[in-house]
Amino acid sequence: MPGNLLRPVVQETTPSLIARQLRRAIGDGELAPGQQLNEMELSRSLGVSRGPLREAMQRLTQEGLLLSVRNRGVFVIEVTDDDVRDLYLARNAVERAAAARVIAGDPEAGADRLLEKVDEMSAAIERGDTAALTEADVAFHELLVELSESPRLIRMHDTLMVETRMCMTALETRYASHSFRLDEHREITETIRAADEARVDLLLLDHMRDAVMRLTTEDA
Amino acid sequence: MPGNLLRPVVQETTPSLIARQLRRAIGDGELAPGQQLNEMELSRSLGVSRGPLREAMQRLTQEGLLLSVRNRGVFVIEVTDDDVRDLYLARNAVERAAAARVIAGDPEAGADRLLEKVDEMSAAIERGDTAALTEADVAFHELLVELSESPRLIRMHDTLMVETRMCMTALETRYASHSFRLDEHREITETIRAADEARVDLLLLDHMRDAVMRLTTEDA
DNA sequence: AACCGTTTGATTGTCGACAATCCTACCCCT
DNA sequence: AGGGGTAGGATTGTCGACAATCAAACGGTT
Repeated sequence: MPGNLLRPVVQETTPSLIARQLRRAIGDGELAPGQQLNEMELSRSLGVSRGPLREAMQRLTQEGLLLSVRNRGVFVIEVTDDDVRDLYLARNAVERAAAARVIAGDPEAGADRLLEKVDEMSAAIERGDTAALTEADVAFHELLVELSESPRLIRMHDTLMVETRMCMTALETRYASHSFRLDEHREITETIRAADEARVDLLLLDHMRDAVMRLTTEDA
Repeated sequence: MPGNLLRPVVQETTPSLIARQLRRAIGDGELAPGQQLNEMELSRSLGVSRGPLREAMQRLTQEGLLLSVRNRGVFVIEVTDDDVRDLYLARNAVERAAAARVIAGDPEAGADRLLEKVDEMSAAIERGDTAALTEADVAFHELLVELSESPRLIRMHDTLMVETRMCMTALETRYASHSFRLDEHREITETIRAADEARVDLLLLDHMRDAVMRLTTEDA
């Protein structure tokens, strides 16, 4: 037997692939909030039948990304200010728990990897590449949760991040000026390295509060 | 206009209804862990075609309750000890955040309503009705998260609770002796009333740790 | 007897078509 | 002109059938 390095063949199902495509399209704003998803049209452009497409859409409906209205179709959700606040409340719950896990595990190794993402952000800022900056920002938080090695936290967080990305894309102009957030990310990373859980909680809360302020018109 | 009490007519989609049925069946153990879901057979007994059923199953797959293997079918997940630990880790993340929201809102009113559930548990114990006790236990935690009024926390928690219920059902014998948990619930409630967030965090963590100990064979 | 290749049965994956429903635009009536 | 009703078009909801794939049983060979 040639080593156990070869992973089991996990043939992904078609609805899974379609769902991922749709998630990306929603996150990138190709499918605008409120827009209806025409099944026939979408299925043609994806090269599949309506069956698998509908199954994929059901997944996104379950995630809360699509809104299904009987006999009318499915629509991309529109995020209100309340939604943004709730979104970041949920993200905070997940990321806080993830950070605690990292601290309980190997905070040094975790901090090193997080620092890579911070460097990416820094490089993006120097290039003036706001798209790359947003990507690195998202990547930082995704990595933080991945480091927790908790399947459920990761799954919940993935869902929330698609919504986050959607908001960032929709309000890119207002969100562009977040160069100073670099310091926040770096401080979070170093506080994780120092295994100071209580302080990480505070920093994450502030971090999220800032984002909400930037993404909402009125503040509550 | 005869008052705005009449809620908008929200006709639920068929896959939604089927998904709920399946969730209940999984939570109650009617569909055993590891069991394959035969599409033709299930669709017949549900009185629908395979299409809507497949759409419903995709939802549960997204929730992590079903495991889909291409060209082989979908199976009810089997929860390992690691899964139980991860499940309660995720639940703790959500319920902790929910408790914080309740404290930030109206802790008095919240505690009153939670106390009702504690009383239900107490009554169930006196009757020796373990099934009702489990139900009240679950209802307590569901109410706690509902009181947060956070759609996303509620949605994530619902998913986690189906898994929890599944575990409780599968290991009912081992889980039956949780009469002493009554005090834990009551203490959590009163600490919420006192708005002592830090202490609620600790109590919830202990509460979850106890449950994990009871639901797993080996401890890590 | 053990092993490999083949066949068979069953199940899933996909598709196209029909029925039900809804929105829009038009027409008629007041 | 405004309002209500109706016909038309389009989209979704549902179903049945065919193709693709897999697991297990069978048979042949060494």
